[in-house]
Amino acid sequence: MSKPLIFILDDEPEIRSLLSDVLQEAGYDTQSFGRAASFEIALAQRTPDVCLVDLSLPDTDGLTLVHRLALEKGAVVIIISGRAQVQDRVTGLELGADDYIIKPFDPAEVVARIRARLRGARPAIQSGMTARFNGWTAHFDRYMLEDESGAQTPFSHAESEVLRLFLEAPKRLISRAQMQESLGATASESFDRAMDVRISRLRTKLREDPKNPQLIKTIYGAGYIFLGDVSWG
Amino acid sequence: MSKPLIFILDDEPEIRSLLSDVLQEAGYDTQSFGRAASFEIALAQRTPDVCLVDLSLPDTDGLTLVHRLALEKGAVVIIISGRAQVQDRVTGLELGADDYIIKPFDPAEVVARIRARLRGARPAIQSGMTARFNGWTAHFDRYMLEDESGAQTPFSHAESEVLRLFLEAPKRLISRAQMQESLGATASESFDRAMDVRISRLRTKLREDPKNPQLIKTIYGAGYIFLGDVSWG
DNA sequence: TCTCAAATCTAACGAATTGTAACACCTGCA
DNA sequence: TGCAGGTGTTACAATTCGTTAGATTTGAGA
Repeated sequence: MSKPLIFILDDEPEIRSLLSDVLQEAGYDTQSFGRAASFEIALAQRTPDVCLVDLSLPDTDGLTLVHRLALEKGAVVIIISGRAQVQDRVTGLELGADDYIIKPFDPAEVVARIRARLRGARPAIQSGMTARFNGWTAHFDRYMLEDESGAQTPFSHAESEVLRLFLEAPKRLISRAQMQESLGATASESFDRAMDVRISRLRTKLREDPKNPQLIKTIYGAGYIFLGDVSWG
Repeated sequence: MSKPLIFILDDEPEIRSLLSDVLQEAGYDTQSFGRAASFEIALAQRTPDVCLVDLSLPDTDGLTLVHRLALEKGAVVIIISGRAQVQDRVTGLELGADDYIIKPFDPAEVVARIRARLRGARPAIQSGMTARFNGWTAHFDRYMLEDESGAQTPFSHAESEVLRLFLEAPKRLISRAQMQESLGATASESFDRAMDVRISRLRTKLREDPKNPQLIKTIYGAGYIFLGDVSWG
């Protein structure tokens, strides 16, 4: 469970294997399905980080599937479809898809779009290199964490990457896959552990109670949520 | 909260006014710029939620601009470009753009894609989401259950799912099927048992008398009913 | 009422996930 | 060269949560 997992649902075998090859090349784990039935069975067991879905399926209405996926699972959903009409794209996106790619597609673009999605659309943050949250002030330009009392603690670059990710998306679930993507992960097999360690070190500097962290919450099997009230500037 | 703010940067006046009209129609505030210089000045003052950027600008290298925007501001960046080569799209996305739309574009699709991007920014946890019932206070933002006396008991994510389900539908029968549906719908054969266990653990934390539960009632053969007097806030 | 099968409860186990201390390997610098 | 701090890796501890299995409860029918 270290690389982001991508489910591919398409009835054309050539497309499946093409996508599968390209994505594995790009450092993702993939699992392919030819029909919605088997796709859903697999979904019940694991939640992928991204779903690539073809709409023209023999055994289900693709749009309904996309809607459910986006709503219930929270996975990133990308539609890959031969239907090129603007109306198709609009309804697909309205129903919850995060992107819509038209066949024939270029594999490189698919990879690029997946990366962009995993990186995550960040909410707009104020310009400036400092953020305030729950009594702390993080100075990213100086790599300094400031106490309510003004006491300073330095933090390293690796720690700043994690902290920035949290502060840019407070109160949102951040999956490990997203972190890996955002932190320029080298897709190393054991990067999961490295991330744990980064977070652990960050927690120490934020003086979190190990038994009961207030700011960085772990969601078992899903990721982390940063619970601070953040303001940039 | 006011309307999301969108900055439009394009050197063609017709495109600017077209986008501007459509987006205002769709409920956004917009601000248009014909050249990068004025765009950057405005950026220094306000941070938009979304930037629509044309890459073929007279006075700046668009890609550099996008890179800076994405990196420093964290705004959602959507490139609108006449350059249709796959390579252009890939590098644009790699540099931090969140989407890449090719000219000529359909206004409806632009709106749909903006919506899709902004949708992802919703918080997973509302700040201060708490519910009171029968002397207890459930803090879903902190995963904490609070006693009348103020004593705190943490609860896990899995437990929070069940508890939230109950608190959102108090005094109503909740069938096991409904639960399964709401709790990730892993139609696993033995998921029934897993749910029992979750409820059992929840009961323990709520200090229910096993012989005579006051809050979570089992309806043999039908489901459960939560009997608390719930008030959210 | 009594009996029994189905439904439910829960203690205990174990697989998967996460936390973190300790170590190793860098890099930059005096 | 030696030192200091940063960072990934390893190894092991702790936690979460589904599963199992046996006990207990329920309600329909005898």
